Amino acid sequence: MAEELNERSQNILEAIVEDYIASAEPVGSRAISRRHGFNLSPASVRNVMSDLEEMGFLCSPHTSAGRIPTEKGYHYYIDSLLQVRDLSQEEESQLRKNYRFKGMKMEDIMQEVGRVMSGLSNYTGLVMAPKFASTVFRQIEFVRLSHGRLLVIYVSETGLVQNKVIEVDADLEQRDLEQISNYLNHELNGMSILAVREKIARELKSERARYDKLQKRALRISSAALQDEAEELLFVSGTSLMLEQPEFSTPEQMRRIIQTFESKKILIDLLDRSQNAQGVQIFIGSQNQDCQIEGCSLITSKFSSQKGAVGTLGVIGPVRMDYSQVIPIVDFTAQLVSRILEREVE
Amino acid sequence: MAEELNERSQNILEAIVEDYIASAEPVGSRAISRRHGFNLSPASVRNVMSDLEEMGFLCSPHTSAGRIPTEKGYHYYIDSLLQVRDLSQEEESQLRKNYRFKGMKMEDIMQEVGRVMSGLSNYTGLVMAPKFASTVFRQIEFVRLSHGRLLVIYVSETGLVQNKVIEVDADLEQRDLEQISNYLNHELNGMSILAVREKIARELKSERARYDKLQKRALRISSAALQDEAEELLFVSGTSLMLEQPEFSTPEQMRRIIQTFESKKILIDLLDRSQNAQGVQIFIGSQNQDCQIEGCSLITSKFSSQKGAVGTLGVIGPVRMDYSQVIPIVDFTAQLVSRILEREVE
DNA sequence: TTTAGCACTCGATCAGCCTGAGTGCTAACA
DNA sequence: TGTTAGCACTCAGGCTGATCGAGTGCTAAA
Repeated sequence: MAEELNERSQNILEAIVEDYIASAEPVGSRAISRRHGFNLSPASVRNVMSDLEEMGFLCSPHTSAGRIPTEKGYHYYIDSLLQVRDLSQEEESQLRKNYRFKGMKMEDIMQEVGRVMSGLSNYTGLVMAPKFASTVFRQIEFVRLSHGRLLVIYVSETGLVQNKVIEVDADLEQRDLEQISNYLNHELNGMSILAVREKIARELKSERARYDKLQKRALRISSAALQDEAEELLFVSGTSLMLEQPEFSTPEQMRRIIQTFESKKILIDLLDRSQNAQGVQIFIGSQNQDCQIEGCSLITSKFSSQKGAVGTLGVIGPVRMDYSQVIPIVDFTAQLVSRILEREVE
Repeated sequence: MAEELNERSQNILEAIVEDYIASAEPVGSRAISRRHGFNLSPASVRNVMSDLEEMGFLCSPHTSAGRIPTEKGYHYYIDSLLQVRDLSQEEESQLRKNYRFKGMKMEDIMQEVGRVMSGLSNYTGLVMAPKFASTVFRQIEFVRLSHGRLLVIYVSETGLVQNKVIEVDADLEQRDLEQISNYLNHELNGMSILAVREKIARELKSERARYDKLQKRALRISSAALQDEAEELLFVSGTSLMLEQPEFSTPEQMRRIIQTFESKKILIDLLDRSQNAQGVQIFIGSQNQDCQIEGCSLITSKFSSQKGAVGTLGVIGPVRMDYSQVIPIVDFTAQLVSRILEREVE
């Protein structure tokens, strides 16, 4: 990948990638010469293109068509040629204006963030909410639903709310439940869920649990309530925009895309992968091994609060995607959401 | 619509509708004569078909194709010819087996119900949860999120849980909030949301609110908390099954379908319409005025608890839908969900 | 009243042709 | 030595016409 290109080759590669992004049509030597000039005749451009094809940056779908970038070509373009402009003041404020988070709860915010990203980029927006297990305990409340059935309301430090129904053997009055929640809220406040789980397991075995009935009950219930469900919250916005892309215009491809988006599993796996790295990540085409999303590129960034809740958001579109437009959008949005998570705690 | 058909015509119409439902191809006289016999030659069948076309039950896409049912044809078929078999014991128990509702909260149940209906029918499942305003108050709890921001947890009599964030001017401690929720839970228990709203409005104007600080605060907050958001909860399952149908196999149609399903608005309107009638309702083709879902039929039924929460569920598919299969599924599922709502209160 | 027969219609399929866009190569040019 | 004009070549896409087959409508005979 350490190949060097001279300036002319770079210019032409850049022009081809950009033209192709704009038109989705193979780009010919003539068009380059005409539209971009470089003071080169089509024939000269052809020579350069031939070299670029030789080196694997371009390929042609058939003899008499123009050239299109290979994945290697996209990589080179993104790594070496693309300058990602920051959003201008104006753009930023316009982006900000799109959001109305006042009085929204976590889920709504995630949904809205996806919608706005999708709307601005004209591709499909993805937002994966922080996983339950990555959150920090703030508060737990119980509501008795019926004999032995409890509704658990868990609120994390960042304001993520999770409801869950659990079944308990004893029938508890609301007053018992209040006692229990008071106890838990006092004991567990500010701990990470992982630490909470450890603590519960430890204390359940301890001496004290034997005679302290309240504590024992509380531990039992909270153990059930805070069990991981591995439930992933993924919000997908603008699915239909994917179907507008000419590369997914055949019925089979449309079906494949919709099926993939519907099951969510594959998308979640993809987003999971980018939780480790910092900043904006770009997955181009076959880097996403999964053949289900062949021809797609993914631009993601994780967002997080100091306290540890970590989620991922991003945009998915065809490999022929307007990277220069999408990258700053994803970047900015991730920062914005992180800030929102912070402010929630205040 | 009060037209009478003799038995032979009925038989042939029925055969055509069923063959067309099975194959999605225009049905010819030859095929009818061969597959269904009736001891009639193709020529005789042709004569009958010609009459049926004259009367508007059939039409042919072009001269040398077979016939397909018109909407009028479907109506006649459903009203007069179709006998909806009840589910057999076995089928019912198999259907029941598909559901695992233990420990699921309302939203999950709705989602699951849609999934199972879709899976059994091979069409797209729709479930619209009971509207907030149609529920009966059981319990409200508050969680302080940050300065002036409260999380409201509302639980209806049927176990519908709704979270909402509200902003209040005063900064309230958790202890104040408990006082308030105790007060509200005591005062409002068992009332319909509509009645609750009236009561709040009335009492806010009353004498007592002037000097009872707690009450005033409670009323103010609950007023904000129980405001209608007109938020419709619609669950769509098996979108991609729609794309498998040959009638929606062109890119344009696929896009239209996906866009329609994505925005949800149109579907919600459709489901809303069937909330008034009892039992299973069938909307065929252009009965759904909306041209967005041209070529679709909808089979719905509302479900409800004694206490008043009302939702709607159904299946949407092409007009050429297997009505005899789908109708009992929708019927049974609606009853099942109604029973689940009842049991929730116990 | 039913049916066999026949002419007719029309979509679908396929081969053949043409066109235009684009390439690669070569030779001439600066 | 790098650039360019010219030319032969390739190939997808669009158009055309022939053929095929499924199905109809009509008529006349059973």
